Amino acid sequence: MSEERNADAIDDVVGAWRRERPELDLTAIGVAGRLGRVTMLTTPMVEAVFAKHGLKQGEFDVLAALRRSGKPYTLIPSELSATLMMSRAGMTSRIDRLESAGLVERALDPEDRRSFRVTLTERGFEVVDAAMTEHAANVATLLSPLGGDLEVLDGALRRLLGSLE
Amino acid sequence: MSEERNADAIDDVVGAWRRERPELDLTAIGVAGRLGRVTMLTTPMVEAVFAKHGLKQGEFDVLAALRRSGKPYTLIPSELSATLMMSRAGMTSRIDRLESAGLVERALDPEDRRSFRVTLTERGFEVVDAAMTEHAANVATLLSPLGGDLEVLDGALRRLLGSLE
DNA sequence: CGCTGATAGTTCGCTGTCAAACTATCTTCC
DNA sequence: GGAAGATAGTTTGACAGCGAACTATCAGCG
Repeated sequence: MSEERNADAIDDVVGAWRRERPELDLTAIGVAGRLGRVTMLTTPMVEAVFAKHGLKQGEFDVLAALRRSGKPYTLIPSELSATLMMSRAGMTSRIDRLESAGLVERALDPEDRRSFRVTLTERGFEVVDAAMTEHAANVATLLSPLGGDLEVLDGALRRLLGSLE
Repeated sequence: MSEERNADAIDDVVGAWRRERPELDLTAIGVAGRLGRVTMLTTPMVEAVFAKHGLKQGEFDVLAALRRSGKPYTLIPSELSATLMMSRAGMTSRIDRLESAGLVERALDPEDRRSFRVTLTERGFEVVDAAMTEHAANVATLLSPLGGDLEVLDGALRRLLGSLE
């Protein structure tokens, strides 16, 4: 009776592979599949919260990086593209969009004329703070079914991350 | 001395938020951040294996779905787009690419003239089997630092997935 | 039968991202 | 101090994916 173990979509995939390729070790494939599927299923729910504040995930990421960097909420584009792990070309267009939305400002960098200082506007500050408040609550709700497993999951991911970076 | 707990990139992010927004509960944010970061870091390593076989991730996904469906390795496009959770428009172009690469074939569906039967060619079969063999080994290596935590991680993800789907 | 609505697939227009090429500026080192 | 290479940002061209609109076909119900 206890120890219910309901089959999920990944069990089907792994089961099919086991039938077709019984010689393969599929343990890790199953874990990776669940990891990817969790990401795929949660992504639209997370994005829905950002959308309520007029933001896309990528735009929130930029505002959030500026916000948590603390006063004066300023970073240069290449710092942003490095911390968000994306190309500088992509960052150019993200900043363009955020600037025309009035959420960040570009100012000349007095110490390096190749560069700019990207700063949150007052409205950008308010938007990202409101979005972050709701985002944190939303993610907590999404992960709440884990209960005490939350720390277990975090510990395992931490170890995995340590081996990757 | 034991219980080393090295700070990772997510600790920096969460720490910065804690400094700026101490009233927020960031536990879940940290877990979600690690989850996303693991995905982001492993993606290029996984794709590198597919690239060795001339495939992109999305193309492998299609071939793999056909392969594990068993003989005669045939599915229709809307089954494929449903199981891979993507739009039918995107599936059209994926199949186009795979067809001109000679890895799948489109055939008329005798029972439904709106549809097609997408089937692995012999070469598609060989390519996806070789890619899958290497992919499984690669993922096992990527996750090997987890050791016994692999089952722990899988259990937590399984519970989370159960609450999402 | 023959509408009506649902379904299968494609095409079209748009968006976000990347890599590569380019300009401008800085840094290093002779 | 000046050439050579590194770095910051943008522009350009390409590409994969999406949603919406469209065509063709099926299914169900009168």
